[in-house]
Amino acid sequence: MKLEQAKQEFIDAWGTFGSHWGINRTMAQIHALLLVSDEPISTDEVMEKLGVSRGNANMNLRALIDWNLIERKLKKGERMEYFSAEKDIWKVAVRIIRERRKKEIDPMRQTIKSLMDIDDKNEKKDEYKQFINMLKDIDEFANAADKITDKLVLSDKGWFFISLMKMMS
Amino acid sequence: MKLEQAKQEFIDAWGTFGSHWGINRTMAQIHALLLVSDEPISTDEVMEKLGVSRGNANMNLRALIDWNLIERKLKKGERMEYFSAEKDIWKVAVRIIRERRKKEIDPMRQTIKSLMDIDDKNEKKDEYKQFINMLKDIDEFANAADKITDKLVLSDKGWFFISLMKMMS
DNA sequence: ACTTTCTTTCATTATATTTTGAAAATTCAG
DNA sequence: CTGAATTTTCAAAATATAATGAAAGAAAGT
Repeated sequence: MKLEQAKQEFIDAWGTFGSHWGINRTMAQIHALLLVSDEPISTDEVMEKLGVSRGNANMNLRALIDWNLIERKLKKGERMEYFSAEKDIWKVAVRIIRERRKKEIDPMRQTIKSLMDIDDKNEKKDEYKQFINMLKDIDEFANAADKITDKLVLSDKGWFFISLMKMMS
Repeated sequence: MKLEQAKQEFIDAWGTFGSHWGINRTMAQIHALLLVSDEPISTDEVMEKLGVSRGNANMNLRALIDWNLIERKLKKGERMEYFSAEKDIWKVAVRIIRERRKKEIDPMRQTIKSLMDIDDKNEKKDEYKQFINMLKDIDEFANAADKITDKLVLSDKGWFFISLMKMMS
């Protein structure tokens, strides 16, 4: 396989994975394109290389900036905006995990918490206990997931792998 | 809040979370309904309580069985099938994580691996090296994720939490 | 202030996913 | 084997999500 071909396949594959991660196909493809590009890239180049519309390119570039996965780069003497991706995969992963936690774990914990406020003296004890215990277990698990991602988000790569080793031993 | 109301909200909330986890709304709602039900439930009851069609109920019950989150229960003397959910939240989480790994991590690792087979002597060394290094980093991270979920899947709850504490210390 | 260049917005269109429901298949009893 | 009960399938309809592109908005030079 040739390098350029491999890069193209990487872009396609990253797009497909993205959709399994709550990231839409185009957003993930733009991200991949920037990951494999040495030089910063303009909106027009994104449109051309991926065959998407200006609106689509713009919206997803903006979303990638919100996720802190890419940043604007200005070239002196030019008005057009260019974009480049964070290349450190550890940082990339951490940032994706952080965004996913926002969407997946945080709202769940909040809802579970509010549901535990049951004030119903007439209910049968067993049914009540069982339900509350389930909510507690869910919260306990979510809490553990939170702690792990916190550790991940706050630590640097080397540190995390050491911790992982410790855990595995 | 009354218990029944809380259960209903739990079902709705679980449905919403599900969609952030690659589980469709109805599948997650059926799962939640079974989680909060003491007695096994039939397809007809699912249809009635959630207001969904027979086809939908059937397909998602089947999917939940595939995920090993619910199981068929036969009542003696009856032909109709009933279903009940695994109630241990630890097991539930482990099974969901296992399925998600199948969809999210495994295919990625396979693709990344195949892309590393670049055979192109004419390419500039730097560009080539940079791309291969990125693929390696992705694979390294995916490998760590794999190891963690393996540990999770194979361990029991108490064990995992002890390991977690060790890691956090 | 005018013009050009580039960016952003958003109503419309297109695509992808989920749901429906009736028909087909299966299962079991007599 | 026949018929009733139940489950499964799947083409068509409904819904949800993403993409388009033209128009509006901003920014910068003249």
